[in-house]
Amino acid sequence: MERLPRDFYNRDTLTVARDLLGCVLAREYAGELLLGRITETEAYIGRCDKACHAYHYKRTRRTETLFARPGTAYLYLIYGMYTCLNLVTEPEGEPAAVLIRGLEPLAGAETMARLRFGRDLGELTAYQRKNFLNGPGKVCKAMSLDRTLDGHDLLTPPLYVLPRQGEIGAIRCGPRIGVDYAQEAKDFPWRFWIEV
DNA sequence: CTTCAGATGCTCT
DNA sequence: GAGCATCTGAAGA
Repeated sequence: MERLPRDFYNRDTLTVARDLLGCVLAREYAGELLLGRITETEAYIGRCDKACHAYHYKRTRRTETLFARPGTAYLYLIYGMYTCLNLVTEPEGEPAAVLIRGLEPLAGAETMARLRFGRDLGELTAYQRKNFLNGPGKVCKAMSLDRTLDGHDLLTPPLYVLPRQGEIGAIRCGPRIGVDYAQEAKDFPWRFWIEV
């Protein structure tokens, strides 16, 4: 299956955030292919968005990756112990990205359970199963994604995205999570999700 | 189901 | 030094 091309990412960030729903995040880990269908995203747009790390084109060592060409992975550490994965959008020099907030496991669930809980899939509680990949930190833990992949080109292994296959349900949208500090931007309906 | 506290370290001022 | 695009386990309803 072909990977998403760079032009997919080189578009308006809200469009990319919606179009990524139902696409498949692919991670090659220890010789195994881990796959997850994208079910929840958020858009961050530096040009106009106080919640974006690169608001008003603010350049720091961390935000440098947001200015990279579209189709670049932006990973950063949050709260001292979790990693968040973003996919850089829009033309190079426009700092913007889509945060991957949730996946539905498609392949490699056993390995992902090991990575996330240190236990086999069959040993998980019902609660752990139900909340397996529904959060940005959980996605990165389960796919062994950390800042060593910051700046990675998403058109190459070991991390890339495959096109949507088949239909998806209705796309919902609402305010983003955890950005209450961002004044007027905290209410932007820039979180998108589909029902699993 | 809900709330709540605590863990933890990097980044920027 | 302050704050952060989070998660977990425990406890209560």
